[in-house]
Parts: sequence; C-alpha cells; structure tokens
Amino acid sequence: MSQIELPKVYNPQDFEDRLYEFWLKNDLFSPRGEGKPFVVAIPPPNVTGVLHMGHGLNNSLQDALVRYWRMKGRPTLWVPGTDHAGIATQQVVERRLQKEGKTRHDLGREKFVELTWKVKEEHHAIISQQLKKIGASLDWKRERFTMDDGLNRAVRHVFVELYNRGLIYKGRYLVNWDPDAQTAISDDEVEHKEVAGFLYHIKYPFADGSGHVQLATTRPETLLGDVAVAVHPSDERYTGLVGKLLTLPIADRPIPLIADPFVDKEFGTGAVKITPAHDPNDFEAGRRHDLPQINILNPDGTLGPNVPDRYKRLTTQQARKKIVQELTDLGLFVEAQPHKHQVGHAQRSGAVVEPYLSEQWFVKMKPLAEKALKALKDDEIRFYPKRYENTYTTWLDGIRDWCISRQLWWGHQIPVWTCQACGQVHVVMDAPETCDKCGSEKLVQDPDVLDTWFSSWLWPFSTLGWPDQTPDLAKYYPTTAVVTAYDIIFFWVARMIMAGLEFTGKAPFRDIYMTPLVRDKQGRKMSKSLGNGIDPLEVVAEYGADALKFTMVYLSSQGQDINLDKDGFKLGSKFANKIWNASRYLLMNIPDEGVLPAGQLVKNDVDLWIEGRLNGAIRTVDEAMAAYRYNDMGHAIYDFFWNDFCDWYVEATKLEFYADDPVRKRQAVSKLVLVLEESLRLMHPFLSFITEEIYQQLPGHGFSLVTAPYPVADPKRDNPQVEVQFGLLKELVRGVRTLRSEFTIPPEKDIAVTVGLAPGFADADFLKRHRDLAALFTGSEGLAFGVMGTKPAGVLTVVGKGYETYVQILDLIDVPKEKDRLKKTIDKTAGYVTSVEKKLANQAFVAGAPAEVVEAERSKLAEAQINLTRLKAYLQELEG
RNA sequence: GGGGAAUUAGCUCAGUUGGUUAGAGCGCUUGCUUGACAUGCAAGAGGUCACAAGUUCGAGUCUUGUAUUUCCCACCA
Repeated sequence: MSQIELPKVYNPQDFEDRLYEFWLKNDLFSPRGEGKPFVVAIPPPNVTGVLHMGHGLNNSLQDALVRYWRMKGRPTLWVPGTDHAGIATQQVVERRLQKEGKTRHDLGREKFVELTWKVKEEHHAIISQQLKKIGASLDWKRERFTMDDGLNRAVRHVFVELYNRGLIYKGRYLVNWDPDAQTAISDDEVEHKEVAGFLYHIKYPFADGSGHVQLATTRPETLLGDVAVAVHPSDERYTGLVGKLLTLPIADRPIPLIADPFVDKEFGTGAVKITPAHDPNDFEAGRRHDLPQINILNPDGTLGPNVPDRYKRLTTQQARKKIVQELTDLGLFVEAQPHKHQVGHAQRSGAVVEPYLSEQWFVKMKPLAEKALKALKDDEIRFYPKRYENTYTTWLDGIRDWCISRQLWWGHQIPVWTCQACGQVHVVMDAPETCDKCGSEKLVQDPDVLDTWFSSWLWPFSTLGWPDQTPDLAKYYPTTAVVTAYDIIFFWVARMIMAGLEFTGKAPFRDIYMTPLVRDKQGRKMSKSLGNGIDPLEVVAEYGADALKFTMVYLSSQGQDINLDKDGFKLGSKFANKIWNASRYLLMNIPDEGVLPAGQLVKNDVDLWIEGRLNGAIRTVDEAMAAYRYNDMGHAIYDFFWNDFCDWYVEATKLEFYADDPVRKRQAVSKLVLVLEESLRLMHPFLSFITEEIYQQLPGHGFSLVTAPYPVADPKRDNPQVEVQFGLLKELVRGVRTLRSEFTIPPEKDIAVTVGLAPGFADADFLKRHRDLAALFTGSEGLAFGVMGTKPAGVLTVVGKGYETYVQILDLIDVPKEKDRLKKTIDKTAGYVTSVEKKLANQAFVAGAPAEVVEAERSKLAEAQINLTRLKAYLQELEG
C-alpha cells in the first residue's frame, strides 16, 4: 500500500555523511546566480586545536544564515579557513618535543617550523572533517590559511605599507613579557586576575646616615633594579628631603629621593621605589626624571643581569624570599601586610606577565581607530545586539599602540632586513639580494615573527585575494556579516574594521552578530581544566548534526549566554524525530497512483488555515533573520511544525485517511505533501540533513533543498477569518478534552456531545461544517447541534463564545464534582469581571486610553458577564 | 575605580516599540501500548515578573534608587 517507506527509526548517522558528500560532489556551496552577494568569512579556528562547542554554536548560526540567503537566491559565499595561531601552535609543538626531552633549540628554527607545518596538517584535517560533520555549507574550493602564500603576501604588503607611512615603528619599551613562551605579547593578551599577596614595608637609609625612608611594595624582588624613590612634591613629610641620596640596600647603590606628582600620598607611606625596567609607572617616571633603566631579569623570568651572583637564576618568588630575609637581617624590613592586587597573566600560557624592557615593533593605532569610530557613527557597520557598540567605542577611544613582534618561530617573519656592513634597514616585500646603500650582500632578516592577529585582521579581504585585484575580491568584498563570540571584539572584530577601512577603504562587513558564549549548566565557562566541555562531534554522534544546529539556533537569544549540558541537545533531537515521523506517516500513505497535481486540489477551511499558519511562520523567520534573532527563528518553525502542522493539521487528515474513500484520501495526502514540501524548505537552514533526506523522497522533488527557493511570505495566504474560526474549533475540542480528563472518562467510553448555538451566532456554519472533525478530536460518536440554553438533563456544560458544549456520559455524571468545577469557573470569571469593571469605572482610563483599547475591554466585559450569568444558572440547577 | 549585563514557574530561559487573564522547553501530576512518533498523545498543577519609590488611564516592559549575581575594562606601588 505504502509507496514510500522511511526507516522506522530516525537515525541521522544513516544519511548525514552521504548527503554532505552529495552536496559537495554537486558543488552546491559555491556562489551562483546574479544579484547582491551574501558573503561571510568564517572566523578561522586555531589550527592547533579541535573544535569545541563555541565553534559548534558559531558555525551552526553561520550555516543557518548562509543557507537561508543561498535559498533566497543571492550569490552566497561562506569562506572556510584556519588560523596559524602563533603562540598556541608553537606551544603545542614544543610540548611534544618536551616529551622527548627536547626543546625547539635542539632542532633549530628551520626544522622546528617544518615540524610545525606537519602538526598543522594533522590538525587541519581534523578541523575540516569536524566542520563537514556538522554540515557547514562552506565553499571548500576557496579555503585559506593565514600562512599560505597569498596571505603571506598580504601580511608583508601591509607591514611595508604601514612602515612607509610611518605607522609602524620600532622601539625599546617596557612590554608585556610572557616568560613561559619567552616572547612579548600585546596588552590585549594580558588577563588580570586578583591575587592575594602582601604589601611589604621596607626602609631605605639615607646615604649620610640621617635616618631612612620607609616605603611599601608588592614586589620586593625588583629592589635590585631600583634607581630612585619617589614622593609627592607637596607631601610635607618629605619637605626638604627631596634630592638627598639614599643607599639602596643589598645592592649598596646610591639612589636619589625624587618628587613626582604621580605618587599617591595616601597609599602606604607615600614613598614609592622606582624600577623603570620592571614597572610601567616607573618606566614613565624614569623617563621624566632621566633615570637609568636597570634590567634584572632573564627572558625566562629568572633574575639575571645586574644582580649579585647569589641572586642569579633565582625565580622571582625565590628572590622575593631572599630579599626579605636579607632586609630582615639588615634591620630594614618592617612588615608584610596581606594585600590583594591584580596581576597580569598571559592569556595563552597562563604565566605571570613581567613588564620587560625590550626592542619591539609597534603599530600606531590612533589614526586607524579614528576611522573605525567614524564607520560606526556613519552606520557603515552595525552590531547585533547593539549594546556591543559601547565595548567597541570604549576600546577604540582608549586605544594604545599595538606591539606586533613576537619572539617566536611560528608565524610571519618580519619583512625587515638589516645590512650587517652599514646598518641600512630594508623594509620590503621580498628579501633583497644586496644592500641598496652599500651594496653588501650581508643582509639579515629580523628574526621575530608577527602577532597572529596581524594576519587575522586582514582575513575578510586577504582570503579573497587581496592585495591583488582578483575577480573574487571585486565581486564578494566587502563581505556581509561576521558571526563571532563577543569576547574577541578587541582582538579581531575591531582590528578587522580598522584594517578594512585602512587598506580597502571600506568596512569589511556590515553586520556584526555577537554570539553568546556556551557555558555549562552551572554557568561556568567550558574549559579543558574543568573538563566540562561538550565535544560537538559527540553531540553529532549521539543526536545528529541537525539536533546540534537546531538546538543552538533555538537557544541563541540576543546577548544571553547559553548554559547547557549534553542532554540539552535532546531538544533538537526530539524535534528532528518529530519531523521524521510526521513525514514517514505521510509518505507511507501516498497511494500507488501517486499524488494529484496542484491544479486538481480542492482546498477546504483546514487547508486554508494551515497555509495561513505556514505563511505566518515564514514571515517570522524573515523578520528574525533580518534582525539576527535566532531564537525567534527556531521558535517559529518549532511551533508551526509541531503545534500547528502535526497536532492539528495532520491529525485532521486522519478523518480523510480513514474514511475508506480513495478519492478523499488522495486529495488529503496530496495537499499534505505540498505543505510538507514547503515546510521542509522553510526548515532547511536550521535542520539541513533531515529536511534534505525527506525532501529527496517526496514525489516530484527538485534536485536539492540547498538550492531550492526559500518560501516567500504572501499576504494573500493570511486568512484571519479562518484563523479565528479554527481557533473556535480548537477551543471547543479542548473544552471537551478537559472534561474527559477531569472526570477521568476513559477514551473507550462513549460520550454524546451536543453543541448549543446562540441565535445568530456567526460561525455556526463553520462548526456545523466540521462536525466530523470535532467528533474525531473529542473522541465522541457524533456531534449534535442544538440551541444554546436548551440542554439535555444530566450533562456537563462548557461555556464558550457564542455556543455551549454539553457532554453526556452514558451513565450518571458525578454531580458534586461538576458543582465544584462550575464553582471554580465562576470564581475565575467573576474575578475577571470585577477587574475589568473597575478598569472601565475609571474615568481616566476611558478618557485617556485609545478608543479601540476601551472598546475591546467593554466587549470582553460583556462577554464575561454573559458567561457568568449562564454559569450561575447551571450551578443553581444542579443545586436545586 | 569605570562600564555592560542579569534578577520572570522547581530548573534553563523567551517576552521587539508600555495595552487580552505573563509564555516555552525540561521536570512534576493524571490518563492513554488511539492504525507516523512513548524521542509520543491528551489534560493539569505551578509565577506578589528581586525590592522600593516614581512617570502613566495602564508597567514584566519606561525613570531613579537599593540588594544580589556576573562579565569586560583600568598602571594605585
């Protein structure tokens, strides 16, 4: 009988991989067609790692977006790629070496980089496999890597250009130093954490033996780098003392007592030691007072140069103890007070960051930032949600120069060559053969590499071929949107905007959707150390890629982080299962003769009703898509398909299916297939695999949903009248079902239902037309119609709008129970009547509120009053 | 120290411009192996919308304040 049979159980593993292959083989993810392109460049995952749930979320949302616009007919391009992730990747490789007891220096730079490329290839294979598993509709032909040849050229081009325009400079400054990775890092890569430490009070004696100055410090170990002690110029405690020399204990060096307004008189003793080489404040103060900078640290964070031998190679912690001990022995240590303070940690390695004096390359950011601020003001870019504009502008307003050099081996080596003979510096795209000043061939390239973000910030245009004017660049740039988590606004989003404006004259995208962060059930960030992460691949294996994507879409509201565990994905899995089974039911009922052509279908009220609902869902998705309101999209399709289509429309067709009339059944199935087909197109961006799998079994299906046209909301399909009438039917049905439940009438028990219609009730015909449907839904033998108020004896009564429903059970009704039920309804109605009466008695309301609001209240009141009267009468009847 | 966000049902959260008797999923209760689905069907219980004041005819929604939680930024040694 059944022409098409879907497997009984929804098992995504059976078809997801096959369909992805099918899509790829037919090149369905390449942009096609004419018109305004829709372009997204993937936030490139770090090539070191594997995808975590953040990627699962982010790529699910991008995929929904991209698939929607592709179906809408715009030439749509989603560019894949990965990031070389300098420090992170280098660390992964170094750890591998460490297990063999080696360091990168044992291999040498060339071998090490070679090895890192291999590791990159391994991870890259995993990452692309993962993206395919989750169904990401990326155009793999255009895949890029931040260190491939093209992007290398883009990076060098930008460096040279910025240098020539005076926006890149080299200098010896105090930078954030990661002693673990032994490289400089940018301000943004420093995370401040509160650490419980001590405030050490110590005394520095005057050189002439006339007493001492007491000061407070959190880092006594930097004493050996001190070059002065500073007090506030107006601090009376030190009047007349400024300018005198102190003896720096342990080092036994004379240092001056100076005055500088940056000192806070209230803090500690009002005297602060000055260590220009190891503290940002002191660095500035040192410059103002022309003080020397004494570096006392090795690159690995241990004490090294300019310290007594007994301190060499000590860690800062060991040195701290030793200093305190020696000061104590000298009688110069006063006390250590517990003290909480913020300590910078390197984002990648977690090491405590040392302010460290070194020569680095910087980008002057102010000029770039100004353009980026203007772009927002000019509405060239839009944040979703809008409030992230604040984060963006605040950061740009206070922007500081960007330290871009890293003392690493993995990355873009800085395109600067210095002549060993004459010292001439060459900042050029390609290695020069000879010095252009002295002709020497002894040119040495700067050993440092660039910050990873120095390539990432070019991503939206470098991936399209820039700096060459390629056809892709001309056609697909600027891109349309970027979808990424809000925690990389500084690192990536803002910098991409700056680079885009600076080098292409355009913002690299218009829409910026900041995704929520995925957290665990307790709201904690997912992390390896906590072990609370969810592997997206495990979710795919257990529930399927559609469950992953739909759940993510359904839960992504504007700006609220998502807390969930793996069970949370049951939401999507259950929905997919529902789609599967509804489709299975429908397909198995297609008769051998097949479905009727659209022209031969005769639509009834219920068909018009479901069309209107479908139309409403389409409209909601369109509106939500334009505003990046993902949860609204998810709810729209979920509610439509489950609550409207399955619970009412499909159930209604059973009347036709079981009427034992092949003609009626064929009509019904044919109409169902049409609605299902359109629903599948509607849902495809959110549940891509299952919709495609079912679609390809439909009679007369097209080639693929990927390129099928997206449903279009059509006002002509809205049908408010049927909407209201069908609502009436639902209300009637629910009333009877509730009685059944409350009086625990078993389903097999026959009931007789009579609908009493008020004279002149406008929708009486509608109810009469659907007598059989109402009977099916209420589980009664048949439905009789009568006049409102004229009811058989011993029935249960439900009061509705313009009608009443009388339910007769074959044996006697439980009178006390019915009285209770009526009383409850009366109380509720009476309460409502009172509240509306009060509202209408308020002159201010009647005068102030819009006429239609007042009118609505009046009619509601009238209706409730009538109901109340009837209910009271029926109760009295039972009591009398 | 500055800024953002949150506080709605037992849990996790929706609620766009102020206007029906505030919703969903999960969980819970009751009844159902109804010819697609027990990953299901039907019905139900459960909320002083953190607190206080204010604006308004009308506030979950707007204003101010308070409390708690949380995130980001910031050189107080």
